Amino acid sequence: MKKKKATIHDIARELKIDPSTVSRALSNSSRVKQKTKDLVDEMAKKLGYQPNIMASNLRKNRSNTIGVIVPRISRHFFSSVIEGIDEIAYGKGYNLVICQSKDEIMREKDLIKTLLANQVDGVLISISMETQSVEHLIQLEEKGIPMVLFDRMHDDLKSSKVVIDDCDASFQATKHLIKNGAKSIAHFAGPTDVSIYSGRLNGYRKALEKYGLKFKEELILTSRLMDEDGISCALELLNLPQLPDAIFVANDIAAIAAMKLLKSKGIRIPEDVAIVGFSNEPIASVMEPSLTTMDQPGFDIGKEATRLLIDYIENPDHKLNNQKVVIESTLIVRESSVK
Amino acid sequence: MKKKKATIHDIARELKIDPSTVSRALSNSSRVKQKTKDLVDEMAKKLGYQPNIMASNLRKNRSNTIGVIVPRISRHFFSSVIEGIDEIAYGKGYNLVICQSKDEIMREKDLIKTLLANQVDGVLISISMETQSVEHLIQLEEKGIPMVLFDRMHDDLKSSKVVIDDCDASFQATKHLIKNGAKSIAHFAGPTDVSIYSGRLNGYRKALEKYGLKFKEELILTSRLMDEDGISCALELLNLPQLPDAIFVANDIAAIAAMKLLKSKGIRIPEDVAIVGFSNEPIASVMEPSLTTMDQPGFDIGKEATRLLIDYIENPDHKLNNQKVVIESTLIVRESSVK
DNA sequence: TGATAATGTGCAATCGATTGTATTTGTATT
DNA sequence: AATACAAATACAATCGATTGCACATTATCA
Repeated sequence: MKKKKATIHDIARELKIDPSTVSRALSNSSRVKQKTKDLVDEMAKKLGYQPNIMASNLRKNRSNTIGVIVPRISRHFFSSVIEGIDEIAYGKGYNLVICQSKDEIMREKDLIKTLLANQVDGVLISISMETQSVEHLIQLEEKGIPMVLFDRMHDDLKSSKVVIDDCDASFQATKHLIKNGAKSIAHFAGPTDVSIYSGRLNGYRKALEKYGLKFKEELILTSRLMDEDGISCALELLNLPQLPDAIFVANDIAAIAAMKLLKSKGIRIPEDVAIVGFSNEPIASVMEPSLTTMDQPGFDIGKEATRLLIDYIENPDHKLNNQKVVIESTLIVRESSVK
Repeated sequence: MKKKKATIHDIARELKIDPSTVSRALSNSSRVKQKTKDLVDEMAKKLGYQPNIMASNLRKNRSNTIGVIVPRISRHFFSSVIEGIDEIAYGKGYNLVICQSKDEIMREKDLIKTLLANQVDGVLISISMETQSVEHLIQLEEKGIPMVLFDRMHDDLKSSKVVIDDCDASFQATKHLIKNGAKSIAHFAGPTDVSIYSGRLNGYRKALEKYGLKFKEELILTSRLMDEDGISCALELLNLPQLPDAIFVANDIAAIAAMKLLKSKGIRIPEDVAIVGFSNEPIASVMEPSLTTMDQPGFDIGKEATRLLIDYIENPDHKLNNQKVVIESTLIVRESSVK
């Protein structure tokens, strides 16, 4: 039933002119006279012509497509980043190929290959938690493919980066707990080989120092910060001789899981234990008590990263491929931390 | 700095053989002898060869790409659908081009055009709330482009559909409220020209009838079910001479907004007003009280829709392009509805 | 050894659009 | 009316991979 689509050759044949003229007419070249353009436009409409972008891209040796790799699409933070990306990319006429690494390094490598084969014009990526060696990304850089990293990154990579200042944000969060009377603050940390988590650990540490609290190794619990990790870390805390009076958790997911567990054990929040999370997931505001957390403005991060990338794609000579943009992030004070 | 990528011609030249042989070798054709294949593979690796999929696709007249259109990527339901889509598509070697209509009909039309120009092999779409005429989609069908609709749909379209049984689900939800003692149940409805919302209204109605409650026009409040709509609908309820003792809301977003407002006015949930939502957004479980809601298994819907689509893409002769798959959805009973 | 059948490679056209160069058509100038 | 010059269009190669068909090489058997 499928009629083959019309091509510029069909238009050309109908009008008894050359395909090249049709091509120029459609792209509104000054080398074609208005009358011909009108005829071509009319015939194009009549035949239901749709340009074949693949052919055009092949010839022009570009794809007009941006590859996006995130750990998980359904994580709220990442889906807001994607919305930000879409906002800019759509406006500039780029298509998006979106993939998820599921935090698996093998998959990430595979995706890079696919994106390469698809000739994407550039890549936006938040690297997976498992990623330690970034060989595959360095190769991308060496092939001269524009790339911008956001959120999670790696120092071996020279590409532009869009981040929030994790260290400073954590400093603020910890300071907030201290100002609200915390004397003994635990920290649920993420894998410390992931830049954002080492940054967060650092900020926590700095705040302790600055305000004269002792850093205690046993109050640092490291995990992958999933639901179940929040629970098990909270359980570990309960086993300590002395329960700390505050926790700074490196993401909301684990913070919420921990909060639920502690509540179920009869521990009051924030009275017994104050809690601050990180990311401002939508659930944070509806919890009871609502969760104090660092806002991580995904939408803005996505927009900024895309701006940088497209700028670099369109001006490859620019020396812009080596920027680090820090997006402001703010502490959202809610009930879980204020006694 | 960018070295031009290697092509099969480069490999051919190095080995002094014909590009066509290289092509066959790489695709492991039986017409090429093993020794040649080995040489080609080796040289391909040496030159860092990556196939140019655009060229291949142009020749083969397919794109190996599926276009996905959802209203909003960051809505949890849709991002889980996308995960389901990805799950299947990635396994079968398809790429995804994901776009959001933002519930705007103009944008939806525009996206369809772009997808067409990109020669997608098929389209997965949940149509926008604004969409009343589906001309643009009928055109797609007429061009013979495989399409599968999910969640939101339209009767004028003949393509396969993957849905939950909104009517039955709402019937269950309403029945649940009645069984828990509700005598007067309000319904926050979505735009009734959107199939899912008319279905939900219907199920609500049927349950009332079946269990002998009167259907009252003034208890039906129609809106777009955003945050602010939940609030304004709840306010409207408060203006009624008699507050209903239960509300069935056609989505969780509005349900939660309404719940917050009612709580702030001192109304107890579920004692004074029982509430049931729809969608099982992640926040529903962490609310206090937690929200009873219909689960809408996005992940499964995405998987099923993609299976159908790919099946149809790969066997266009099949008469499978006219199916309606109903995915089971279950009521998740939580605190907001049980007195 | 010569004829016949497999098996392995090369040639050339093709997918649809773009673009540098050549050619035709049209207009202006003297 | 002839020449010059500009405007409009045609020709042909190209992007990189695929594929039907022809050709060449090797193997097989009488």
